[in-house]
Amino acid sequence: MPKLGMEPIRKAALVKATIAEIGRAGSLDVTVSQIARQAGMSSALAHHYFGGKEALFLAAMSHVLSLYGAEVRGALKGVRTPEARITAILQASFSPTNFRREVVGAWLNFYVLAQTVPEARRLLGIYQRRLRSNLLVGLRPLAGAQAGELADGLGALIDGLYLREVLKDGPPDGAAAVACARAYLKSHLKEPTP
Amino acid sequence: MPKLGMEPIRKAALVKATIAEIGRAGSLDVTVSQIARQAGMSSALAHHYFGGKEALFLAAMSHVLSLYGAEVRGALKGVRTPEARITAILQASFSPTNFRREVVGAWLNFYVLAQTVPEARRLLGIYQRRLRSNLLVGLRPLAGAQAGELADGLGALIDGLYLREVLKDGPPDGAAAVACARAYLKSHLKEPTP
DNA sequence: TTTTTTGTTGATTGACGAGTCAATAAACTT
DNA sequence: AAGTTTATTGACTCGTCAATCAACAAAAAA
Repeated sequence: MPKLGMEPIRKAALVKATIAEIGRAGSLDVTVSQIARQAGMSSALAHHYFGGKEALFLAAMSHVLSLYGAEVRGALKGVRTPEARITAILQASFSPTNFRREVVGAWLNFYVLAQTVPEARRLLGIYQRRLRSNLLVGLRPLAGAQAGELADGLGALIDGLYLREVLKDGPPDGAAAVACARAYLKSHLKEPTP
Repeated sequence: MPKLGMEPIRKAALVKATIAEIGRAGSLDVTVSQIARQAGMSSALAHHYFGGKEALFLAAMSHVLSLYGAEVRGALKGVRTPEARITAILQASFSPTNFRREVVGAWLNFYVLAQTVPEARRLLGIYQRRLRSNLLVGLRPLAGAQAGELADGLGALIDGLYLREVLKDGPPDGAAAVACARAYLKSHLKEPTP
């Protein structure tokens, strides 16, 4: 039975299963056994490859982050104008992918974890800086010296809109969030703050 | 020992202790015993008065919400102009009170809970609607028909700014958040969207 | 004064879960 | 063929915790 080179396959399956289980439970209150079963292996194997629950969680968070990063990168392909760049980032951020139960669960619990687990906070910092930097590339040609503050505000607005879309009753509406963020941009660009 | 009329006192102590313990742990991963000890009683008594862990959590969340509500109401006292009203709401939302560890912990876990616990989602809806309504009173004289959308955006921005202040390294800076939210307002008011 | 209501706890139950370990087995090395 | 590395699990340990209960204490009602 034991085929060699299983490690990356098992790890990937465990990460996927972890995200799925967090999404199902809506919290980090999931057992290693549940995760392992979902991934089709014994809990001992999960411990063998990850060493503990927290490492598994962090790997899962990291994965969610990298999926998001890939989505943004994809949306940025072939974009030429600064405005289109911002819009692409917004659309990627509010795409249906990110409204899936598992992804939502991962993000919300990510925030909770970031309070106390340094590695989680580090990952979150990477996400925030990357978003900021991506926005800045588009904003600088449009807003010049104000680009920095604008990017901070827009970043926060994105997080806030996501939170609200995700926790409201009824299905989330990504388009509305995009529209709101674009309105923010537009009105801030109309008049270059002196 | 048993003095009568203890129920409200004990309940209040338990709610306070619950918030403190959630803040300490940064998560809902706190035991009833920890909470009860912090409140100076046996865990059995906590069960006696609240019937279970979840009810305790919800009571704690509810309490955090009502403290915030009271703070906003207080800040609104004596405010006359629409602009001052918005500013007051922002200052109350980003006051040092709300940056205390316990309050932060309560809010972040509140979001997590709102995914799956209907009562938590209900409470969150109340908060969001109350904030929106408070903002609207100030926005309508300033923005007329656009007040609704403005309030939605501003509400999301407040949540997002809070999230970022709270999860960044270093001490949170309420003033910066207030400034950012006011900039949002100002630029949206400069030109009445057609 | 007896009874009832209210407050209170220690001890217990019953369940569950993280992490460890010894053992098994296939593949690869020498 | 013997030894080593990699994969894999069932069984076990040790701890924890929510919830229950019987029992005790004091005040209020009867």
